[in-house]
Amino acid sequence: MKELAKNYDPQAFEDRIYQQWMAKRCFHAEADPKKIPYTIVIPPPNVTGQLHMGHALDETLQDILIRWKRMSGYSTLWLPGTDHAAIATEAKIVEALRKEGLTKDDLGRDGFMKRAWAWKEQYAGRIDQQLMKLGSSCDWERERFTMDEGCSAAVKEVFVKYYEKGLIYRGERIINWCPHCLTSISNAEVTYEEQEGHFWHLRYPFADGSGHLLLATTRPETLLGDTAVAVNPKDPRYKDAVGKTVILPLVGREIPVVADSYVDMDFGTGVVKITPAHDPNDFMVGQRHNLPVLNVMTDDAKITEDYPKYAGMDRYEARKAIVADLEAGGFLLKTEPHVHNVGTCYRCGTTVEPRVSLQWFVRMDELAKPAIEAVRSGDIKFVPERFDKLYFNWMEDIRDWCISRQLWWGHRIPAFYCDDCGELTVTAEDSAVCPKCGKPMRQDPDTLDTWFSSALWPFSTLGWPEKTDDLQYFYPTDTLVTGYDIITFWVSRMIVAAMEHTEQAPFKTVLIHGLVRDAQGRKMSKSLGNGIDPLEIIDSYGADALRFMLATGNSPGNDMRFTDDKVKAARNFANKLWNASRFVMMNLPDDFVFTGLPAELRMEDKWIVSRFNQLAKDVNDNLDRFELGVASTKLYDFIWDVYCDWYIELTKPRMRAGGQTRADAEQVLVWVLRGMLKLLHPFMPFITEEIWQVLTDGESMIILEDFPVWKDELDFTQTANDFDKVIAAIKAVRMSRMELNVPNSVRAKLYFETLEVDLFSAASIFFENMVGATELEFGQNYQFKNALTAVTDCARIFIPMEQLVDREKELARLAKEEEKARQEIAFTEKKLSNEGFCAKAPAQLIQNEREKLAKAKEKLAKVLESIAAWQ
RNA sequence: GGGAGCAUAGCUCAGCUGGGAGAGCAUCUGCCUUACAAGCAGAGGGUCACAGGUUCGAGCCCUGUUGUUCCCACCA
Repeated sequence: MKELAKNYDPQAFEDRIYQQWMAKRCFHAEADPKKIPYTIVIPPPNVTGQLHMGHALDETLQDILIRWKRMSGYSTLWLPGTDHAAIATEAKIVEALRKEGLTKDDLGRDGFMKRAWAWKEQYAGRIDQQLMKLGSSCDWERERFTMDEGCSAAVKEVFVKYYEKGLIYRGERIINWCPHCLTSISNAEVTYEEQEGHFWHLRYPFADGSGHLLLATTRPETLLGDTAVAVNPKDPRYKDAVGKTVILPLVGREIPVVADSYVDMDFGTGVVKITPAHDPNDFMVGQRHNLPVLNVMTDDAKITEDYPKYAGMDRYEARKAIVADLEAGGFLLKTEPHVHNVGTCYRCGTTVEPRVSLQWFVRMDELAKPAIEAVRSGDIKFVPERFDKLYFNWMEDIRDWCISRQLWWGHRIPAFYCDDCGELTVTAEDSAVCPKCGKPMRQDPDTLDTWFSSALWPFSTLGWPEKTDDLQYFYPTDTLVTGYDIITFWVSRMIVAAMEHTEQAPFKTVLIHGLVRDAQGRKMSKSLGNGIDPLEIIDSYGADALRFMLATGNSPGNDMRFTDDKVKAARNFANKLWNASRFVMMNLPDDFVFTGLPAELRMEDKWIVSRFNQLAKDVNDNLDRFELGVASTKLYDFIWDVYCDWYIELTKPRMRAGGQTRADAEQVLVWVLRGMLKLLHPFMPFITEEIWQVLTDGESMIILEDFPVWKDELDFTQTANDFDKVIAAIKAVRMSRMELNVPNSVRAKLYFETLEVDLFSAASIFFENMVGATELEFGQNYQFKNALTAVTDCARIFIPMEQLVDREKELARLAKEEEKARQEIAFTEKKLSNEGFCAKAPAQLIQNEREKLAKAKEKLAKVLESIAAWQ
């Protein structure tokens, strides 16, 4: 048999193991009619940058589920993500071009796209490498899609369908415009942050000279585009003003005073200037009153040529200039500081400029209804459940979705205009000819919001709208793993699209995880520079350690902090498993053949087998409920405490003894080890694969093994519980010796007072090897002076070692034990004497309490006897 | 303004449908016991934020309070 290397070194085998999986096409998904499909959808790694911790978490969680399902006999497939960072991608490409002294226009649209693809390719390789290092079981070869032809067809199909049903419209709306990215962005892409600003109190004189209106604004530069002043129709102060006109300061334009209920009478002076082109609320007021819309800014937020005095100034310069002019003209009454929320672009942080422009929208209210119903009816479940509230909040208050982006990198909108006759055609055909006049048409220059195509992911990647075999077999998918920050962006839109185009929910479960934060609890971000590269962690601790850390010690939906210590703990665990496996293997004879559990199991064998059986059941149950963290903790505890600290130690005397008992121990050691490796494989794929292959002499791969499940014939609960008494006794003896500082080298005879003579005599070998017993004797009413006493609830054990025992210490220790026992009795008696408890608690519980009380009383009696013996 | 989460050992967090509070790290005490010092055997350490309520019984359920984080909306 081969041997494991002396030291656990993940670098030594992780790459090799991954190559083996790839070579054997272990990740290859097949539509197999004999199997149940299990499909998982995960959010995309951002192809433009590097994999960050959030992606690592996505990958790890989904990969655990996939490996578990695959080993459990499912045909599994995952649908990897698209490049969802279209705006950022374009910005980076433009930046790269700028360094070469080029602009988008120099390359032209085709040249730009070509360039972008080349640029992306170089990063795609890196992402592959990163995912590979993580052990991701994605079948990249089969699943690599980003913006290829197949998905483009789906996008066009959907756009045209929506359009024909009247669900897509083109219209002038106020949208969020990012002057830096030079594109519109959707509501969801705007983040609000508090900024300190000012309130400028202005005076707008009436045109007829009968005084003036006072109002306040935070954005004086938009005054250029004012087309009205509004008051509340119920406001008595301004009853007479409505219908009059005021003169717009600096501009001199005469604008009307209108009455609109939008105005809050109690806020400020109750007068609002209306700038339909630069404020969403003003825009709505403007529509109600048929006010003209005057755009005063260019794409990059500079004042237009229409206002020569300020033309070319950016919005902040213009603000200064206009305030100065207002003051000079006597229109400025006062300035006061004011903190207000300002919308910023979530990609670049630039303050967005509300702006009127012609954009494409999806009408969401009707589309949202089936999507809401899909979650309400339980067809789709969020884990944890509470996130359905976030979903409902968003969906029930849904607004029309602005889907056009002024970018080149993306799916082009399949709308064509005829310059000749003005006809608009929406069609999936590429070179459309005007249906009216037969002239060639010009395609809309805009592209689609990246989430528009991402929304189709669960089925477009399977070949939809073609009725492919894959679609038939793998759709609808089972599980989506993603962070809660992406529910509104992506999850909701996937559900909407699926309900509309496939008439069924795209997945059954949405497993929501939290964000990975840094050690101080801050969000990892580029600007803070506190992001941690998963690859660096993998290089120092191994992918298994990182994966295990990400899966352990947190629960669905909750944020987690990333600390080195946690990874170290996971690495130590891997090391422990490595060494335990090494120990088992180095003790196996050269001609060892694994034959399975021996026919005759000793009690400690039954104990470990039974405990393992329970573990297999628990892990499956937990994974079924998406409690990955709980499952991994149980594996950790079993492997470390039960297998390594107890069972291996228990087998050492048998290994020394040789013969049949040794041969049996070898089989059980290996049987449990194999089972543990399989259970752990989804969490720590590399180390389990490496150990497995050495253990089986490279004859099989663990990734192809069956996942352990509960088996009735392995259930020895009774024997296992009995053996726990032995463990308790060993611990009690250890504790006594420990507290009195008896050196390990001092050995002594143990005298047992117990009803479980058979049990303990069968276990004598363990007392001899683990707590320095020379031999065991059983009897009643021992009268030792100066002996250590270890007491459990079913045995009193004397350890006579007069010369070593400190009477005071031992008495103090016994007093502590007495106190404990008395507390236990008091507590239990109180409970049992409670009439309500006895009347209403479940019978089993009452029975348990009675047994507990009896045991505690027994123990107290034994402790008291021991104390008496010292008097 | 609307909604949600969190508050448990010194630190980071588990604790499933209510039945005597757990882990890792840190601290302290012994151990190189031939797989592992990245280890072994032990110990100490908690009014489960606060105040009420429901219940025989509450870390868990209900109400309120405080602190904190986040999401959504946004008043010029």
